[in-house]
Amino acid sequence: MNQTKTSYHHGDLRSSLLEAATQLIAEGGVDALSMRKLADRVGVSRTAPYHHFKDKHDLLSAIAEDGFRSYERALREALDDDRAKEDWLSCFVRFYLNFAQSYPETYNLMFGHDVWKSGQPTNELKTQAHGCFRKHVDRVSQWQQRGLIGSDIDPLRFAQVTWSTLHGLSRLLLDGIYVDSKQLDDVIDLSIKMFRSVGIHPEKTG
Amino acid sequence: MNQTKTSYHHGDLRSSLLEAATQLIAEGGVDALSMRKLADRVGVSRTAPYHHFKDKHDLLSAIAEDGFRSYERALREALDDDRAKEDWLSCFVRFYLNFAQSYPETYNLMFGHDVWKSGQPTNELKTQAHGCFRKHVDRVSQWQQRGLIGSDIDPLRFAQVTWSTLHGLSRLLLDGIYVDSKQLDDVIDLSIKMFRSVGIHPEKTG
DNA sequence: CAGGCTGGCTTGACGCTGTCTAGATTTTGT
DNA sequence: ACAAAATCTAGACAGCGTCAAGCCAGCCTG
Repeated sequence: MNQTKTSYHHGDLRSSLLEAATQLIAEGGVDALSMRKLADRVGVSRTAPYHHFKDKHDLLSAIAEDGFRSYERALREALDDDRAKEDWLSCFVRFYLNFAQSYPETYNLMFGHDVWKSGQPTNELKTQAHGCFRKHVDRVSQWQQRGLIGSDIDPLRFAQVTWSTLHGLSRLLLDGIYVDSKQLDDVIDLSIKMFRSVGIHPEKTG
Repeated sequence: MNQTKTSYHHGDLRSSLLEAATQLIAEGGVDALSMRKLADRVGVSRTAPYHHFKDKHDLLSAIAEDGFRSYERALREALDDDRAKEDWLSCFVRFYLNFAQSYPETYNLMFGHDVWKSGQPTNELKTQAHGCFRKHVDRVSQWQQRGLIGSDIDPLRFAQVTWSTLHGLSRLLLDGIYVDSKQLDDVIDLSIKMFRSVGIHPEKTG
């Protein structure tokens, strides 16, 4: 409605929808996004979006995809920083939590039930999401090769555990359960300490 | 509808609603629960539930509350087991993940956005949830007093980090992201190793 | 240039949702 | 016995996702 509509055909509806939807979600969470409101904001009829996205789930998946893309891009930038060369793990942890807190609604969507549940997640979404994780595993491997983590640790497992901790912490933080943002620095410190300590002093197995 | 309705007043509607709602959620997730279907299943009019619960959010919160109660009860039982005396941490970790996987929909609700977001969580819910966490902190403290964890670790921080890891792992597992149930045992092992290693071999601080 | 095909968009409709309002009915307290 | 409170019902409203049918514009072929 706010666009001066010149032609019957919009011309670039798909990306306009993605943009407006992302904005709506950023404003009021995923619940604030309805297909009808979205269409209205873009200045198009109720069912027009269905010619570009199979259904709402498909739209949300596409937005989550973008989330993974910008996550990876921002992470790469953060790791280019000078500090990252010296203290990779700390930088990563802080980046991750900062990302989750800076774009809470995007984060909710990326790892949320809305997009992963029921039926199956989109193939494109799975690709993007697993790409991010695979890169994380690769970075753990590199880190390990530099001797910063014990060689007896499986990089994949380490990657899974660290991601679990960060994801869980992000969720508790965003939902306001058990951990407050005022305590975040301390919790981060202990997490990092924990990540470091494992594999460095291997206790006797069994 | 399936109840032989004898009187105009149901008599025990509130608990009937909770029971039926819990069942509906267990069957098909929280999305499968609608106030109307619920009322119908209990054999009562659409708006009857609103005399016992302020709104849907209130109902869901009450169910989540019950979830926390049965979590704590089951945990107490599990920790009464003989093995728990020797290997507290391992038992707790395994119990937690087993609980999340056995009652996925309940777990989703307990720690889900549906119940914690927007406005505020119910006071009763907050009480129950924080009670569970406080007991976890207490157990960490006891565990620490027995010398099983370094005295330089803050029990609260340790509790927060462990819960983060377990919560994150549960979420990734339930949503099918990054960690598969076939890998669970290995991931659990590394998590426990990590929990143990921190605070036992404190590295130089600063 | 004519004609039709194809992709983009719209209108109408359906069934579902949460919940407000007003009224009916039953139980309870005096 | 009567009033008040608790409980339940019926009706209505606005909003939702999405299906089916039709309208419109531009491209491709003849």
